[in-house]
Amino acid sequence: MAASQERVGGRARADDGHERKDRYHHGDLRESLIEATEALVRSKGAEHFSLADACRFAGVTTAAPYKHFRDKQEILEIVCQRGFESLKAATAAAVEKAGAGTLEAIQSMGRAYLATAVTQPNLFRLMFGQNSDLKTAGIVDEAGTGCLAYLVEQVSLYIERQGRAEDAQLVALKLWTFVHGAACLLIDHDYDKVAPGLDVEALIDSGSRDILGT
Amino acid sequence: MAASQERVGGRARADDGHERKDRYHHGDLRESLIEATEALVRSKGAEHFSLADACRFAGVTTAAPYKHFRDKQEILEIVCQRGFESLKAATAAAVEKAGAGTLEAIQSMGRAYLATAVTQPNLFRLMFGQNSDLKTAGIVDEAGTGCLAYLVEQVSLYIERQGRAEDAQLVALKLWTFVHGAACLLIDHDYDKVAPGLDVEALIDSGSRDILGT
DNA sequence: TTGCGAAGTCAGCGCCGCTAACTTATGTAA
DNA sequence: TTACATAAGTTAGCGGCGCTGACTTCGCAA
Repeated sequence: MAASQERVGGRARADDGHERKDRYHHGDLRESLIEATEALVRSKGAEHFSLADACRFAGVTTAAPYKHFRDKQEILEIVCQRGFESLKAATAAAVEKAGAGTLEAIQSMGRAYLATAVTQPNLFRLMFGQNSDLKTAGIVDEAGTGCLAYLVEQVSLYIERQGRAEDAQLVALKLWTFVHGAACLLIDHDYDKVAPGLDVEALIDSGSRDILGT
Repeated sequence: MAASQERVGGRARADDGHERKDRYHHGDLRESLIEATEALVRSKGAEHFSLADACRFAGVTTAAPYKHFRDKQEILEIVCQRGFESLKAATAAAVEKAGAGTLEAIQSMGRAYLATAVTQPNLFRLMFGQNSDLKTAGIVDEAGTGCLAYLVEQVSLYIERQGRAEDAQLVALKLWTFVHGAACLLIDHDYDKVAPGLDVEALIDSGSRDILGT
């Protein structure tokens, strides 16, 4: 075994992050491929992702993935699922910190939503839209529903506490719609076409106030 | 020449819409391929579109497109460009009918925007997001900018005529953001996860009123 | 120790994007 | 009218990809 290489979690891994091929069995190829897929999707976008690339990254032949996954689609589904879980975790953390039902919690959630879109636009595109086959998959639908329902619930909670006459869920959906639209137009650079240098944060704050009626 | 076939625009065309291969030269392969691409993208989505399919549809070999287009990407760019031009034409028609600067014009534009998304979701996804390479192309950027700038201008026009203190462009951008978000969440079936059976029209009307302050 | 099953490899199929070299048809100029 | 230049097709083929079936290696449990 070369000195430039270490064992991590039972598998051989070289310093550059690529897997080494000195043992016949990999150790945890399934997880390695998922991680490689996520990394490649984030950096190149799902439309430029090839399973063969992930295999090269993991140091196995292109036939190996099929011992762990049905097809290419299944790996993308798992990455998508984790994206929703991660988004839910991020928003839940924001809510916990600010206190459920507070305005600060709602604003933090919005920022977390936008941050996900901005820092990982390719993952965000995978989760929302793009490939409609993905969203019909069971695990993706479940994780997505869990995540989005949480968002809407939390916003509804705040609005109910304000004791407004309006339907709380409707307001929550409008807020989500607005923030989502801003996230899409921002990462797709559509604002640049019409209003270069636009302060999107300010736009969102203003729109949110309109919808919340504050 | 078989009786079941007619010549349209100088090219041989069979009754089923597929091109016939009885003459060496096609007539207008360039246009045929663009139309085939648009039809296939609309029906199957850009991620399932193959140039080879378009070739089969047009009745030529897979090498033929390269006499007319740089690569597969260029055809998609043209389809995308036409999508923006079509959207602009639809909104312009709506404005013309209702009268520029009126509330009715703004509402019609919103409906036209949404109708494009709902009736041609795959084309809408091609135009907004998905493949970031497309939008950097010159012709797409130009058509997109022209279309979106028109939208924002028209909304701004209405708001200015209302004589409101608020920045007209900001309000226009908020309105666009909201309608765009609704269009995305609707065609990607994300509303279904959280609020099945939601009346999206009502949601948009309500949100628009919030933003316009009416 | 052995043998079975999980997890790899290898070889290969069909589809795709794209190219080089060749062929056919068409419009133009002598 | 004919000769030719060239636009617009075809054929053959390369490399990459997703995926499969048959084979091999290895770890674990009896």
